Amino acid sequence: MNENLTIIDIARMAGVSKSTVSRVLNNEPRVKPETKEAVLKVIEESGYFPSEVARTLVKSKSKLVGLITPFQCRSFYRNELFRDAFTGLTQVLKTYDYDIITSSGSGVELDTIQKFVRTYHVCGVILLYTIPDDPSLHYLLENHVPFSVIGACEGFTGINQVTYDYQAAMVEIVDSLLEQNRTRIAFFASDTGLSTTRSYIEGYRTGLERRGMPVLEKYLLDGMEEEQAIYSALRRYQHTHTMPDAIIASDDIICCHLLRFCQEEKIRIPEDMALFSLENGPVNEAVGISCINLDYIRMGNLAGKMLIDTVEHGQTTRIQLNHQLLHRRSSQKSS
Amino acid sequence: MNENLTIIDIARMAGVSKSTVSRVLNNEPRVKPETKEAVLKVIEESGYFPSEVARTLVKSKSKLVGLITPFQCRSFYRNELFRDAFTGLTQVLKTYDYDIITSSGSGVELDTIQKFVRTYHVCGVILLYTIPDDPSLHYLLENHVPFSVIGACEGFTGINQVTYDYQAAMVEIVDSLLEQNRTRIAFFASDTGLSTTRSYIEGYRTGLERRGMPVLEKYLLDGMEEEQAIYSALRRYQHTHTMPDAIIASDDIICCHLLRFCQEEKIRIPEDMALFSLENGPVNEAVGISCINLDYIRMGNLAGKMLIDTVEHGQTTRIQLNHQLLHRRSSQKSS
DNA sequence: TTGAAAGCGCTAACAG
DNA sequence: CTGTTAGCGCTTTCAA
Repeated sequence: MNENLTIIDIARMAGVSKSTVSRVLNNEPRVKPETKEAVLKVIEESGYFPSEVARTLVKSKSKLVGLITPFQCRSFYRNELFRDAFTGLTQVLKTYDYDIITSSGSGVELDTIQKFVRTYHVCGVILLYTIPDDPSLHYLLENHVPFSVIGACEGFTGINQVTYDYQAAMVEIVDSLLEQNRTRIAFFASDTGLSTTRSYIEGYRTGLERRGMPVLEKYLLDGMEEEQAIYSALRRYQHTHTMPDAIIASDDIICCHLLRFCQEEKIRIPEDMALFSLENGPVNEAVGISCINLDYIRMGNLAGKMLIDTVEHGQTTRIQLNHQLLHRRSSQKSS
Repeated sequence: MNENLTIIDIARMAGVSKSTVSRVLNNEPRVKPETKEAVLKVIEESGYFPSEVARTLVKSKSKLVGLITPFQCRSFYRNELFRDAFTGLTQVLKTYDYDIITSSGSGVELDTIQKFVRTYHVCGVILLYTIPDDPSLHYLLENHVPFSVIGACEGFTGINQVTYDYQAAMVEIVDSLLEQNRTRIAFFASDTGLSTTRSYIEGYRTGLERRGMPVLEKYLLDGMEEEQAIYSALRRYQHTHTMPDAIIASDDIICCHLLRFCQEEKIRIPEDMALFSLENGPVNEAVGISCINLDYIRMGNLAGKMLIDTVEHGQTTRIQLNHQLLHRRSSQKSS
């Protein structure tokens, strides 16, 4: 009920010292059961909430997990990874009584991380993406800040990571497309700087080269999170009569645009064009788009659990989940 | 560079007292320019970060905005509102140097809010949904905690709110459907307890009754965020030969399921069935689903700005944005 | 098993 | 314009 109760108020009301109250709050063993009960009763009845802020100040470690999200990049928030990983993370953190802080950053991830660590004393950090040899990771490692990476992570080992074998998955996709005698397979990627995307690209190359197919620049495109980029690429193909007969898209939104373009231009799916999404959003099933069944919610769950394990027990884990291709209408055999 | 610098270290390095450092940190006017510059230089060079935690403790007010998200409700995180409002909020908070804390709650929103307020001393709260006479709002009001509501909010006035006229929008949708001589118009709602949904329902009723059409229970369904609920409703219609000739869906995911069902069952859109989504996600445009053009990013922006205005200047604002119907293929005239 | 006292890093009077 | 001092609410030695 009451407003700004402090540990001292509780101590007074229970007739003990604030140290004792602190002890029961922290569930320390060296408290007489009866005392503990009495204190607990007072806490219960008074509606007292201990200040996480004060606790953080003295321990210089909070129960906040920093979630790094990019600066000024709408497309990121629109993809499945963000919301599903967020959901998974939220679920598991709730269980362990941690909370999430997301910062609105200043353009550079490292700044955000430093802010998390130095000004908010986060107990750990979750990274939804990394770049090769990521400076953020070096910072976290040097400063012994626990963290978990979701997705590929070039250049680091012995860290918390939950990932898929993106490269292998991509090879399988390319293979399945080649088996249908598709010869102009494009990859509309959305951020080729990220390690995860690089893995996909590696798989794309490998898949093609293994079958003796050339890797053409015009079919391996970056920056396709921009609507404009998609349509201008498509127009270019039209003008040069080099329209792909299969497109692999980094995310579902790109797929939606492709779908729309094909409808307008009377390009039949899958006869004239196969579509494959690297995300598994709700659209795909409804509209029959083939994709990989990456479980981002699970990744969020696991990444959160790993982080807590590091924070509380110093453990480090790496998990590689198994992927699976979901072949749907959009990538059926055309001829 | 260095690790755990405090204000005292900076004071020593700059040859002043920590109060002075504090003053330049808080940009107080009463500091000699040269002193200020010297201190700033030391801060810059040392890589010092002031502790937001300590500051919060003494001011009992942080620069954290609490974002309430529901407990164990995946569908929520999957809808457009969450990610777009989050994006918009993030954008504006960045500008004013605030951050977001999201809590993983304990099942009841009020608990989460109390935790925000009492243990983290958030400077304000953003609500993405409310129920009529919401206890959370009463708590916030009573405790003078600044907050902004996104969406409808029954039972409260004089609060920060950014909303649309959901009821009017729904009337327009129903009208446009009736004009096409659709006579079995269903509304697949996703959470009829929320004020926003209630506004829509109000509009649904009004729209039908105005034209002398009955409001049938079987066509006004709740809980449709569950995939199962959607399909069982649809099956029921089939068995009783009462399949609607128009369905208005609370969100895009419901729409996707409807789309899928119609494809499988050879129900033609829009000939046999019109579809209208109450969200404006990326799918709609691609697949040609009619919808309202609600701008959730803008709502997030505005709600954040309002909150900051309240926190910093005690202002209160209510904004009702203008909606617009986006008529696409899924709701074209059938006959 | 408990209490007293000393901080954690910062802000905010109050003097000077 | 600047320094001194007293806390903010909590944890954590150290004694008792």
